[in-house]
Parts: sequence; structure tokens; C-alpha cells
Amino acid sequence: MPVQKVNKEEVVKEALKLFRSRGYHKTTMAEIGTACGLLKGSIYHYFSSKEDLMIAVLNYLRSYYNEHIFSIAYQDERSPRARLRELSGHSQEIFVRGDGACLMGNIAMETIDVVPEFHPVIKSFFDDWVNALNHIFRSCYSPKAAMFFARESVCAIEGAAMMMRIYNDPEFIVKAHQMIMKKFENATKEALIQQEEQ
Amino acid sequence: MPVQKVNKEEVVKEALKLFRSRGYHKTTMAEIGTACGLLKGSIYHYFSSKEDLMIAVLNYLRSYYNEHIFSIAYQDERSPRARLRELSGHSQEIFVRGDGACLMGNIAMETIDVVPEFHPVIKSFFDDWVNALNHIFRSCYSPKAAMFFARESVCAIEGAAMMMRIYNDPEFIVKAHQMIMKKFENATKEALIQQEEQ
Amino acid sequence: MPVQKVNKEEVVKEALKLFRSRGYHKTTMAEIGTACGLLKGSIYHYFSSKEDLMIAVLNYLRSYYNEHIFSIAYQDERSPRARLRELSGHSQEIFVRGDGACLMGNIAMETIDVVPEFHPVIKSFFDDWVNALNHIFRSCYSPKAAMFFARESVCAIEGAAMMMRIYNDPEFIVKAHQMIMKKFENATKEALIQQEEQ
Amino acid sequence: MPVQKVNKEEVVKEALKLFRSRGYHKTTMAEIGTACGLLKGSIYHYFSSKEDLMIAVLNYLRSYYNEHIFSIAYQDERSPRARLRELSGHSQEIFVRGDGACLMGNIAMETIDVVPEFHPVIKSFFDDWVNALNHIFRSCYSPKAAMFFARESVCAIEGAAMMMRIYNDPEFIVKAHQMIMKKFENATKEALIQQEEQ
DNA sequence: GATGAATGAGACTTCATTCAT
DNA sequence: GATGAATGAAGTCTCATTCAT
Repeated sequence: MPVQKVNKEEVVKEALKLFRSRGYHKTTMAEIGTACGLLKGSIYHYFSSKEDLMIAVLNYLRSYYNEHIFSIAYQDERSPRARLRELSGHSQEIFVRGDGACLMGNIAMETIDVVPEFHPVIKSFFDDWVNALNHIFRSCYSPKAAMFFARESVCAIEGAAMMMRIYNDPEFIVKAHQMIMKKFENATKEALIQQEEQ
Repeated sequence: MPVQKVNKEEVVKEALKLFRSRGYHKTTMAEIGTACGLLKGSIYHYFSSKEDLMIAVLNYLRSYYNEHIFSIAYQDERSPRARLRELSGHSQEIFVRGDGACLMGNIAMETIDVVPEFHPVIKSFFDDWVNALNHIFRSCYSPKAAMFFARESVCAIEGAAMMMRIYNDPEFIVKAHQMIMKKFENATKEALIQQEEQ
Repeated sequence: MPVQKVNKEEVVKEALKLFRSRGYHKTTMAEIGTACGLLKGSIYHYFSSKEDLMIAVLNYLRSYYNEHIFSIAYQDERSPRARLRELSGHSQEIFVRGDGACLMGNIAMETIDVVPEFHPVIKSFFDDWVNALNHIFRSCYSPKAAMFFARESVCAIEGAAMMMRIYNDPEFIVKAHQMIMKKFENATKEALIQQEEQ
Repeated sequence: MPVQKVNKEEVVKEALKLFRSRGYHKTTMAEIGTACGLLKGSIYHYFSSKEDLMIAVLNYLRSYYNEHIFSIAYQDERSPRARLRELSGHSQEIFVRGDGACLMGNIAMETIDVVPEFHPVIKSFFDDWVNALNHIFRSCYSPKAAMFFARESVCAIEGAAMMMRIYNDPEFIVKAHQMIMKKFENATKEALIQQEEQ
């Protein structure tokens, strides 16, 4: 029966959902199989191991974010404010929609000391994120301050994602994004004033 | 050999360490046993199940924080600033020392959809934390703003704890605490100015 | 090695033997596995739990009896006496051959207060048995008497099965069946006489 | 704390109840301990092992029956009928009251191939029972027939005990005893007639 | 490409038993 | 006499993984 039922990306997407809500260790290959309409053994046609699959999931997520979200930061023809606004909007939506879970953050916490193989991908993802924000923030911050604020923003969102899950309240995510936006706008104003004064 | 080798609290403490660094699912009863100098089966003399043990660990942590950290917030004879400073100091130290992990946050993320029994304890812990900060912040914020800032602070710290782990860099935690402290001091100053103006 | 080594029915049959001679609790999944040429874990490919397997065994036995033994009672074209004789013959043979054990009775006694899930299947089996005898006995007994005698017969055989095991003497089973046969023949004669007298 | 909390017989009695309803393997030393107000380890002051305890239970039951029930059969100054009636009455009551379980029969079935140590006691118990009935039945049966009827009676009662448990209906036990009584009375009448005829 | 049977390591848990106190 | 801490063997069950078909 050589008909192909699924492709790699479908498996990755189903696995993503499961890993996000059930965690890495609690998600079984059988569950992933079922979600794809496959038997667990069949997943090994696409991925050599559960770890391998998880890395694919992590990379998929990283690519997705880079293409669809972080890339916004580099559209230098648009105003920094507009870029941040759009980026925030997407980010917010994804966090709230996605079962309120940040797979990267969760998997990081669950596996960092236990499956070191995941570490580089996770780190790269957060690098990309911080760099994207940093790129925007440089428009009105000093390089040092921009990097500082970029990191702080990621912390705020990740912390909010956690609290959202614990309190089952998306407001956390919304407010974290609002806070970043407002802070940036204030900084922009101040930068303008300073420029004028000069 | 029937002489007592450990007591409940020792088991809890060893388990805490392991759960913190290896996560709930990857920590085995055998590992916990070994860490205590017991056989895995012997732990069941103290706790009826792994879940039961984890709940004890979570409660231990909650009690510890309430007694030693959050209680500082309620020492109303001291200035709010002094209280926040001390609370921050302890918090920072614990986060940095403790393998850089916040067990509550990690376990929350790993088990929230998968072991609902842990949820109430975790929630209570964060309630306690938010309430403690809220109590301090009320000295210079409106009730609504105080609560908002309390929540934001917890988010910031938890997010920083995550980033610290990913980047293996305690600076995240330090800066998160600094940020909270500075923000609070600014707010205090403003509140004073407003009072004078009246 | 992934080629099929056994099928569900073979597992059931091996398990039946073991449960019969060692009882439910003393029979381990490892023993059942070994008897089938499988590892203990592999049985879970076919049955979700030991209980599930036992229920399959019980149902298998019930089906077997219904198809091969109790069905004889309903061959209404044959004389009641012939049917009872054949049914008795089979019953006797099975009880004597089968390690001298009646799995249904044994499991009933061992698990009735402890694994209530088995109860319905066991009850159904005895219902089927009593009904089969009842159907034959109606030819020469009043409905009430037929049911009474049917129950009494099952009691007699089950009691005999127990004694056979305790005394390691198949004679108990043989005599129990003889007793039933003789009683039935007497009743038939009396019924004939009564008919003639009318 | 050298005060004695229980004595051997109390342990035996509590164990009897538990073994009767939960079976040998499913009854744990901890349960027996709890039922006596002891800890499981303390039972080993009285009995060297679970097996040892069970044998004590079995012997206790045998003694009890011999003293209080079977002994009735040998009160030769009373009429056989009166003796059988009283014996039946006691037997019935015990079976119906005692959770509808015959410990001897149940344990026999559960352990006969698995704990051979119990076998002799169980056999002796049934010997005693059969002999008691046999002693009464000799008054109107030939030696051979008396023994036959004695065995048949025990089978009938044990089978009824099983069915009572399965159907949760004490009527089985009642009717089994009635049947024996009636059969005996008929035989007595016939014996009298034969004697007169001679 | 997909199946499903099988593996084997290892997880949690139970429990009879021992023994210093 | 009783405790309770500890043992260790064994039990049920899970699951990632393999592989012939």
C-alpha cells in the first residue's frame, strides 16, 4: 500500500500541537501517529527518532517565526512604530490562540538539562527574536539600551505566557504587549524631543 | 536495616532538587531514592505516589516562600522601599542559586495540562507572590495600578528566569529585579511630588 | 522480530490454562507471555490490561460453552433424554479433563468482591447454563420445578468440581452427572405414568 | 510499650473475615494489621508468615466446625433426624451470614495448585464434614450409600454457596439444605417401611 | 509508504518480610 | 509487644524503537 497518507510537514504540525499542550515527555509517538492518521511505527519513515522529530518541530517554528513575524522588524521602509505594532499584533495573536503556550519556552524549561540537543535551536529562536526587537529599538535607543529593552521585552512576554497559562487569562499577554508598545512610544517621543533640542 | 535514615522533609528537599533540574517526568523514583540513600520502593513509606510527593514539594516551596520571602512584604513598620529591596534581594539570590530554575514555573509549564492536581498549589504560590508585591506597591500606586505592577513584576521575573536558563546567564534575573526596583522608586518619587503639590 | 508469532485467540487460550490452574492473582503477565512465546509487554499489543485479557478469556469460555455445549439443549428434534445425556457427557469430559477446574467458578470466588468487572460475564455464563438445563427439564417438569432442578444441577456440578479438586478424584464429577441423569429419568417415567393415568 | 493490644485469636478472626471476602492473595498483611489495630509488621510477633497465619485461620475454622457443628452429628442419644436438622440449621446460618462465602472452599480453589501447604488442612475439614454427615446417614442408608449421600450433600452445599455468591441470593443455600433434609426424611421413611416389611 | 507485531528497557507501585528501637 | 523504617523482589504497564511484510 504505497500511497502516501501524510507528508513531513503535516507530521511536524500535528506534533507541534501535541508537544505544546502535553509537553515533550508526555507526548507519545502513538499519539502523534494517531493525530496524523498513522501508526506510531510509521512516523519513523519521516523521522529517525522522537528527538529528531522534536528538532524538526523546533526548526519549523523557528522558520515560521523568522519568515512571518521577525521579518517584519526588518522592513526598514516602514516606521519603527508601525513595525513594532504589527509584530506585536502577530505575536499576541499567536500566543493567545496557541493554547496559550509557547512551545519554545516550555520545551526549553522541560528539556534543557535533559535533552541538550534541543538547546541550540531554542537559543537560536530567542536570538532571532531578541535581534528583531533590537533592530526596531535601535531607532530610538542607544545600542546598549536597545538590546537591554529587547531582552526585557522577551522576558516580559514569556513570563506573561506562563502566567496566562497558570491563570487561564489571556489578559497577561495582552498587557505585556501593551506595556512594550507604550514604553517604546515614550522613548520615541523623548528621542524626538532630544533631537529637536539639539 | 530499620533505623531511620531520612525523614519526610529530607525526601522533599532531595526531590525538589531533582524535579527542578530534570523536570517532573524525567525524574524517577529511583533517582529520588538514590539521592536520599533509599531504595525507590522505600519512598512510598512517606508518600503514596510520585504525584503526592510532588505536591508535598510544591507545598514545601510555597511555605518556604511565604515564611521567608513574601512575609517581608508585610512588615509594615519598615519603609516600602526597604521591604521591596530585601524581598528582591532574597528573590534574586534564590533564583540565581537554585540552578537557575523556578520549580513552580517549570512544573506549571510541564504539567498544567497533564497533571491537573498540581494546578491549585502552583496557582496559590503565584497568588501569594502577587499579593505580597501588591501589598508593597499600594504605598505609592492606586489599587488597580499596584495590582497591575505586581503582576507585571512576577511576569518579568519568571520570564527572566527562563531566559537565564536558556542563555545560562544570571544577568537576566539581576536586571529584572533592578528594573522593578527602579520603577518602584520612580513611582515613589512621583507620588511624593504629587503629595507636595496638593 | 516483527513477524506474527501468535494471535489473540492463542493468547486467550494460553491465559485460560494458566488462570485455571494458578488463579487470577497468581498468574503473571510474564507467565502468560512465556506460555505464548512472547515477552510480558507484548501482550499489551492485544489486550489493554490483565483485566481486559481475563474478560476476553471469560467471554471466550462463555462462547465456547454456548456453541458447543449448551446449544445441545435446544436441539428440540431430539429427545430430551438424548440431549441431556450428550450435554452431560461433554460437561463431564470438560470438567475432568480441564485440570479439574471450572475457571468460571474459581474466578468467581476469587474475584467477586475484588474485581467486580468480571461479575457480569460470570453471571451470564451461569445464566446460560441454567437456562439450557431448564429448557430440557421443562419436558417433564413444571416450569417452577424445572428451574429449580436446573439450578440444583449446576450447584451439584460446581460443588463436585470443587471436591474433585480437593480430593483429586474425578469420581465426584462423574457421580454428580449420574445423579442428575438418574433424577431426570425418574421424573420422565413419572411424567409418563401420570400421562397414562389421565 | 509492652502492653498487649491483641491476642492470636483476635488476629485469626480478623484475618478470617478478610481472607473470606478478599481472597488470600488480595488480602495484605497491612489490611489485616489495620483490622486488628496493629501495624503490618506487628503481626509477625504472632505468626511467622502470611502462610502461617492462613494455616492458623484454616485450623481455627476446622476446630470451630468440629466443636460447634460437626459434633452435633455424634450426639447419638438424639434422633438422626433431629441431629441433621440442627446441623443443617447451623450450617445454613453460617453460610448465609458469613458474607455467603465458604472460606475453605474459596481458599481451596484459589490456592490448591499454588500453596500446597494449605491442602491438608482443607482436606481434613472436608473429611470431618463428610464423616459427620456420613455418621448420621448410616442410620438409614447402607454404608456405601451413606458415604455417597454425605459427599453429595457437601457438594450440593458448596455449589450452592458459590451460586449464592454469584447471584447474591441466599435462597440457594436454603434450598440446598432443604433438599438434603427432605431426601434424608424420605430415605428414613423407606427404611422404616422396609423394616416393617421384614 | 505503511503496517502491526514484537522488543526490551524501564517506569511506578505493591507487599511480605526484617529488625533496631 | 509494638513500631515504623527499610528492603528487595516482583508485578503491571508504558513506550520508543525495529523490521518483515
